[in-house]
Amino acid sequence: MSAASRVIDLTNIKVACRECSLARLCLPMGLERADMDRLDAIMSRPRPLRRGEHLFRAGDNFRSLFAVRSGSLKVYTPCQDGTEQVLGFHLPGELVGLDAIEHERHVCSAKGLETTTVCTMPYERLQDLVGDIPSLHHHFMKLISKELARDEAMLLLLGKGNAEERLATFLLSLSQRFRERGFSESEFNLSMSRHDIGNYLGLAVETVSRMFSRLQDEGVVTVHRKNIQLHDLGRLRAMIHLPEPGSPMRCG
Amino acid sequence: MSAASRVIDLTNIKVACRECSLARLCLPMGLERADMDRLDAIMSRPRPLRRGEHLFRAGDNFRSLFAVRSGSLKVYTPCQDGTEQVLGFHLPGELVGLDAIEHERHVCSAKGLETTTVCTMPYERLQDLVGDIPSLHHHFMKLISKELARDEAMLLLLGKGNAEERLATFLLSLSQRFRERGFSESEFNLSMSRHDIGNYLGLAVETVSRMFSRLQDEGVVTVHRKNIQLHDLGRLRAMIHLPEPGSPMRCG
DNA sequence: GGCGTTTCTTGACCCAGATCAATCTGCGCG
DNA sequence: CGCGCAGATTGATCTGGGTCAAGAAACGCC
Repeated sequence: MSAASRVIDLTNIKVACRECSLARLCLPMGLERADMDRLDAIMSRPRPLRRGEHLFRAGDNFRSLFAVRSGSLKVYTPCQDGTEQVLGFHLPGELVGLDAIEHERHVCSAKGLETTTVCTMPYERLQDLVGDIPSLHHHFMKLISKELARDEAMLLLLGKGNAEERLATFLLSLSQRFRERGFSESEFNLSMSRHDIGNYLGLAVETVSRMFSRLQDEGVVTVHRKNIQLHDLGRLRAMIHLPEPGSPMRCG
Repeated sequence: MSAASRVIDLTNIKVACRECSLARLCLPMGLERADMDRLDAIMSRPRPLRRGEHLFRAGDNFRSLFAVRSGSLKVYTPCQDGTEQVLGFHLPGELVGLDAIEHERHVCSAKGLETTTVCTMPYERLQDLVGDIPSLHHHFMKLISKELARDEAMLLLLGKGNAEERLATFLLSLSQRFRERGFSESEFNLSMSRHDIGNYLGLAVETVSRMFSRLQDEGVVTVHRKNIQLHDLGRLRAMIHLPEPGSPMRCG
């Protein structure tokens, strides 16, 4: 019950940015009160997405960026043969849709992994605001840059990491992101299926399962279905032989 | 001799953006003459990088973004054990350094694969300009978004593609980028080593070599060291079973 | 609360591509 | 012009993780 339900509790926060517990991670980070209200004014907060419901699909016109407010999203590229490639999972406070700016059309799809709420920011109006508020501009650039660095760390992981390193890195990334959001770094619930995890990490479902079992046999984690307990973050980190303990997925 | 030397010829272009043959691909794309001159005014154009020389290294302070003017760059993450993970190759007109904005520090290294010239744009001053010139802002966002989409396409390739698909996609990406720059799409020189290609594509050098040989046996390409001739782009495209013929690396 | 469906786990086997090893090629340089 | 060497190719062998197949555990959902 832990993480998933605790995350869902965030649905009950006041909607305004300045009341939002995520403001320090999200786009309004570091804004003056007045500027935060201006940002707030262009945002809309549509009804929650149900599990499996799409926020947008590849090919949709691009109108808005989204920030996850509660719950979690899966972003993926649908392939013609009905399969998909999972590109990432997004937790509260994270921005989604940046890759659509180029073609003014979404190049991937995003769906809720559980009941999920988002803040919708019309891109045109956001751009006006960004042009007007230097600190917003600066912070917006940082968030995009972070996204780039995250993808690059992922390229490193897929290019060099073996199955164990991939799963360990994945768990540590979630752990850190939950911690940043005020949740336990050592126990949480996975909102995504084993299939999604494997897809994301370039592994077969069976391999994900086997790696979970192995980590459990070694006493590093306890896994029961969606529930994960990390007993030894240090040992988990030691499994990874890739650079940079720094950013989210930046290994180490 | 073809692509490499022809690319180097670009060194002789007039330095100002408005005289630059790459302007239509690069940051000044679509700017009014006057705005282009303003952008021009903040740029500096340092002496050419020699082959193997670094533009920046992971850990360096972030001051400027760079646009490749001629030649080519390899961007990579250095690993503690002396190995590296190649994250991309950059051709003239492409922006480098965007992933450093977040931490105000470069997270990867960039070195010249051949004699290479760049335009240097101090980030602070660029930000001022971007805030002032909406069309520059818009275009800058598009370039960043494109970079994100490129990384995502790469995640797809590494997550789902086999060795043949990876190499075919790589060749087609280069082909398209050379074409966009006014060079032959069917014959060019690779400025990077087999080792770099393998590293980038998550393959062993030997596998890259074998795939080149196989493609050659099948009559799809002729490979002689750095020189590549693509005899049948259609057949090369048909080898790829991943989504989206759209953007650079977006397969298909 | 039983039943069908989906998700996960585990075992057995196999293969694409890694690794190891040997040779070849072309280039830089004295 | 020949020597040395890094990079590239090719062959032989090995293996991590994919694939296939069979249960087991949860989760709706009547």
